Amino acid sequence: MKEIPRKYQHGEAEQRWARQWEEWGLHSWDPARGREESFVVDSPPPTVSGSLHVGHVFSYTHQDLLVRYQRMLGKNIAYPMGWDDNGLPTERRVQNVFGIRCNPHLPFDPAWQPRKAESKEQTEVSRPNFIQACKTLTQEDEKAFEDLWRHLGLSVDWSLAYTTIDDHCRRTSQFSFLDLVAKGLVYHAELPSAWDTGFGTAVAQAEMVDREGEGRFHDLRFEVQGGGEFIISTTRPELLGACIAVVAHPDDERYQHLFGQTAITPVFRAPVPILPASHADPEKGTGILMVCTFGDTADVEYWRGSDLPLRQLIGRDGRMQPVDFGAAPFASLDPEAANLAYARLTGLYVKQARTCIAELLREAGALVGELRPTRQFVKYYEKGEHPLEFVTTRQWFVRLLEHKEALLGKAREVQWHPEHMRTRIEHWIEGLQYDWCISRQRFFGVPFPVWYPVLEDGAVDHAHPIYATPDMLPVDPLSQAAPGFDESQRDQPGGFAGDPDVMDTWATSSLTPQVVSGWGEDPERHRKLFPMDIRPQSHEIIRTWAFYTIVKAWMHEGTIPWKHVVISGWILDPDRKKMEKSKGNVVTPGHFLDEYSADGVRYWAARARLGTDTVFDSKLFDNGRRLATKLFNASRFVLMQLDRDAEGRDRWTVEHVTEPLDRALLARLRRIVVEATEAFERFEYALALQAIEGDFWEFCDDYVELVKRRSYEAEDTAGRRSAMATLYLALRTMLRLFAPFLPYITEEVWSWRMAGEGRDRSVHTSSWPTVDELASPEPEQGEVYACGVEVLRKIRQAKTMAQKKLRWPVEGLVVRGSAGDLAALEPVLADVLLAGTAEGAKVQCLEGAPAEGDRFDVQVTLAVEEVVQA
RNA sequence: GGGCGCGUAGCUCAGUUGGUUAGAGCACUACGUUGACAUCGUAGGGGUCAGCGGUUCAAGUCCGUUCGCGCCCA
Repeated sequence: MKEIPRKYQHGEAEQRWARQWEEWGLHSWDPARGREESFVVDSPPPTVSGSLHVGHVFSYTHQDLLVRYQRMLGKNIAYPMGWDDNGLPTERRVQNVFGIRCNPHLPFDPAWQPRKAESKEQTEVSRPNFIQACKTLTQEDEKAFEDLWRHLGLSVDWSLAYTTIDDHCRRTSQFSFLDLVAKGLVYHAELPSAWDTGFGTAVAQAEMVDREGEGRFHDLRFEVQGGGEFIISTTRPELLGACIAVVAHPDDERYQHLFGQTAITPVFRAPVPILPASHADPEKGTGILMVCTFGDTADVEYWRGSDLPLRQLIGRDGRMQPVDFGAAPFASLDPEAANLAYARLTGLYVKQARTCIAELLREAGALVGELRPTRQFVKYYEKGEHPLEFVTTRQWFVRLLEHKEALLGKAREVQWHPEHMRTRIEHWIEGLQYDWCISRQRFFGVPFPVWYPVLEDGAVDHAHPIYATPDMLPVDPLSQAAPGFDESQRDQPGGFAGDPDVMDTWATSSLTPQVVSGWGEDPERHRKLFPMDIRPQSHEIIRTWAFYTIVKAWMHEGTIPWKHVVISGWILDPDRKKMEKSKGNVVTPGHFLDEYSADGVRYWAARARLGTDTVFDSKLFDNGRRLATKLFNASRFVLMQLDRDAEGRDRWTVEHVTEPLDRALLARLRRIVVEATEAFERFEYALALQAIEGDFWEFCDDYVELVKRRSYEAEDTAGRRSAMATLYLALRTMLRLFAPFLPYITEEVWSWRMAGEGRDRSVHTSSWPTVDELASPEPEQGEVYACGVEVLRKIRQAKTMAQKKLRWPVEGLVVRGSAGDLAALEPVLADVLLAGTAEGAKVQCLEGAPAEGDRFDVQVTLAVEEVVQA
């Protein structure tokens, strides 16, 4: 029999158990078992190049709580972990750490090795070398995350781990793309797309954010052909050359007479139609505005629904590109003057061009009055520094707009916890304005499995893409030849060219369930893992991760990807701001685990209700650590008493629970089991914890104190056996209730005396407590527990008020209460007197009415003359 | 501007379909080392449940409205 240690050293114990669980394979998913016995988690792959902070610990603990509960129900758990390596964050970090920049035109250098940069200078490396550096760095980052997850006690099956850039994920993502091509759900086209000029890539609607900034209204004088003029207020005068129309609200009386006429733009002298448009706000500026290609999303929308020409001024690098006025589509009544003016703008960045055009307008006498400052919201790429421009480029799109209704239906089929989070996705889907742009002009990502023929004149024939076949996947069209060609024909007339772009991160991340389930590769495994049970995630990525995953599951198989989405809140700093690297307010978690124990940190995370943000407070870690210590000590007491019982554990069963007080405790335990179970079934782990914890402290303060003396008895009486059995059952129940929250301390205690064969080897595979195993008749005397506790507390109170220690003997006790309460007190009175060191006291029980809210008035006469009324 | 959520003790938060005297932890105060526990225990003080109005026998809870905060979308 293991010796019960005197002190709990969490550092040593947590390391030991983490190793032991790994050795036992406790968290392994068993592919042989059926779908109905499984519980499958679609866990979020963290961006490994991001900074690890306590917010991660917070949300990942939440999923583990649910997983551990389900495991104790006997479910076959599939709990994978992925690492998100894709995309810009990684590229940016690699550039900084190694001081390199990707130049796709350089050849691969096999001798090159990534080395940590010492200066800020960047050297250029080839695309394969750049990707090599990305892999080196992400592996390091993944290690840091995995070490933390293991210490935190996440019960992940590490054999199911994946990285979003590995062969399997690339294959799955490309397979998904080809499936969408086959179903006609994806297209590529030259369309105006939101473009980040800093990064030189397209971005999707979900990645755009509004930022408030300073703008300045410029009042521009436009002529009307055949006489007349009007003023347009704009904050983007540099787009004047891209003006294709002038619009006002159809009901705006001021401009009725102009509709159908032609306006002449200042400086460039371009004739443009004056048209009614409902998006023009009569309240804003002068109520009449320019439509340019493209100033904002309204322009894009209006242009799409019209036959107006496309006049692209801003290039991919954010500079004004050369154009020729007088030649289509850049009409002008005075091409010479227009070109002369535009020559001063060519090559300037947008902001410089704005200043320059103001001068040109001023010179032309078309700028009215002074510039007027204004606050305005401008769209940015969430990771970008420059305002987004709409640039016409060739991109791949997934069709969303024509499927809004179907997607809404699927979003509603999923159950959201908390429920109100569902409205977030409903609003997002209803408000969609664009199809999903899935191509990015980056290097480290999943390539499109596509090539294009190169015509005899050297032009790339985008109209006839050559798609990879599924057996080729994963494929890199930039290093592998298109089917039917060989490498020597790359970029040659009559040959082929690979698609140079990579997929958006979400194109891969939207497939995490399919990546884990082996979709398209292993149908049987897929059936056992898909759709999954839960998707735990935080609320800010509902419109991205949750949404795109729902899109893919519907498009590929017409189903939902999971039954439940369980939302975690954020960690806020003391100013109630979200903890984020860019805000510089992140707190790293590692030392908290060492200082307060993983159990302590998990306790902190577990206290937060679903979807609710939590202010960071390291004091709460200490609450968890103290709870673990208390559990350790209480267990020590119970097990030390049990060790004195020579007969052993076959006597510690419900049949031996005969005392009314003990039966009342079992009744309490049954209630708590029901409450905790119901909470867990609703994914409300925080409410379960609250109920369990509250009951546990009362168990220690009251019940243990009440039966202590009875359990000390030297003789083997029925009363002692009843106490022993109850203590054993209570501890066995408490340990299992706490196990999802405090996996280490509960396993430690379990291992002393409770561990057995099979599932009982570990508390984490033992069965979740049920009311059946605690079945015992309720005491017929009534509220014996509450009555006993109240008198005991009043005895303690009397001693405290008299400033005596708790062992101070009591000489006399007068208890006044109703006949019913006195009857309920009677069977526990002996325990109460022992616990109150009042065994020799003269006791009087009187019928009468106690103070309101109380069951009893208790008059305590302490030894030596003191009488205290409580 | 539209939507969602929040406002309860000095701090962080619970509070079920309306139902005893609104709870917990931290912090604070006093006492106490008893054979699980001083990394502790026992007890105590502390609240106009954001404001106003309504429904009801009864409102922290339901309805309306105002104020403040956060998030999402324009």
